[in-house]
Amino acid sequence: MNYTYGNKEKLKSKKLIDQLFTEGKSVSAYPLRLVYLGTTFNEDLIAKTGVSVSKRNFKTAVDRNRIKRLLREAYRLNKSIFFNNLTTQHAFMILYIGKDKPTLDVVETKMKILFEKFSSKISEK
RNA sequence: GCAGUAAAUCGCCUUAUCGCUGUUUUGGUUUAUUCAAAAUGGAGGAAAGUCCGAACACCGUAGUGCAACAUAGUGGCUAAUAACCACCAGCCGUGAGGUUAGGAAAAGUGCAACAGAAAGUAUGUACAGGUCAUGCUGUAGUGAAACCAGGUAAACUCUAUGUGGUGCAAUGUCAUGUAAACCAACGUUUGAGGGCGGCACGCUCGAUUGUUGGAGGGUAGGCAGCUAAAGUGUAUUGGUAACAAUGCAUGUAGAUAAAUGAUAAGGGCUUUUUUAGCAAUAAAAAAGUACAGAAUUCGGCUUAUAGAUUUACUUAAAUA
Repeated sequence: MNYTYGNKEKLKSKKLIDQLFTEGKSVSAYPLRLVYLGTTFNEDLIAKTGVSVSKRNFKTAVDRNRIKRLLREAYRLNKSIFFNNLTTQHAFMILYIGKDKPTLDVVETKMKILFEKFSSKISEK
């Protein structure tokens, strides 16, 4: 299975991010929130994903970096499960909206719940 | 020894699994590019605050005066500074040392607790003297000071010196687009209007123009800038020192919604408790292991910081 999370899979385009936040929909499983948008891009990928932590809740850069790394790690290890049924291209942004520093265990379980919610919402349509 | 002063240094380590990113090489596909493999590099003493000073870049006629701001003992050092070093002076400490907002009070203005009638365009009381008359004069009393001066410039002020502005989201370039494009209105050669972002003088552009509005396009994509740095380490020489010169060695992050990690196991270190022991110490358990993340680059300053180490020095009182 593929556990990589390379440069191409990261959401980097400022335009796309702006579009994501203005037009995208969201689901949440506290302390996580997922903003998603069906879109298309040139590369042969299912998803482009970014992570973000509010500066308001975590003042020092060290804490924010730590949480973002945990989010990326959880995404990297579990993404193959998430996208089994997904066929169209999507852009994702995972936000951490909690106020306490998490552990990897918590982040992983919450992220699984989060993507289950997401896929059920997608399949409703 | 305890206690204290100053300076300097370090600021977790190892292994395994799975990952991120720069560079180089090889291979495949190729205009570019992209993919795979291998090798190798990948956060700090403060990377932080952005408080000073520079490099570098652009704007600019950056010239004079005013304003504004900054600095303020003497000498030195430096690319430069308000930093740094040495010395003098004041103050604090028993001392090692620390600290200073250390130019000017007869240019002017302001300010001053308590006491006191009054601290200044003042004059009460008592006594004495004097006058045509009057706080006109003296003494007593309050106070550091009673009209004569003095203090205060982390009060205005004055003096001397210095300062053009904006900051790598600078700036250049490639791609896209293409445009000094188009439409309308207004203005003007005894010159409309604009630029020099504090003000004035002054300078300067000015019909292939200026302003306003419309419509339309663009709006942080790539590359360069970007990391060889007034670099780092070390030795010698000169200097009280900051620092300088010379020799030798070394080549050390470049991300951009922003890499430098995640998890597990083990080991250090510190503290506490328990057990054994006269003690040094040993064993076990638990807890802790800080502050904090490069963003153009340097030199300082300031602030945060668990814990550890080294060197030099001090000792009034109290204990041994």
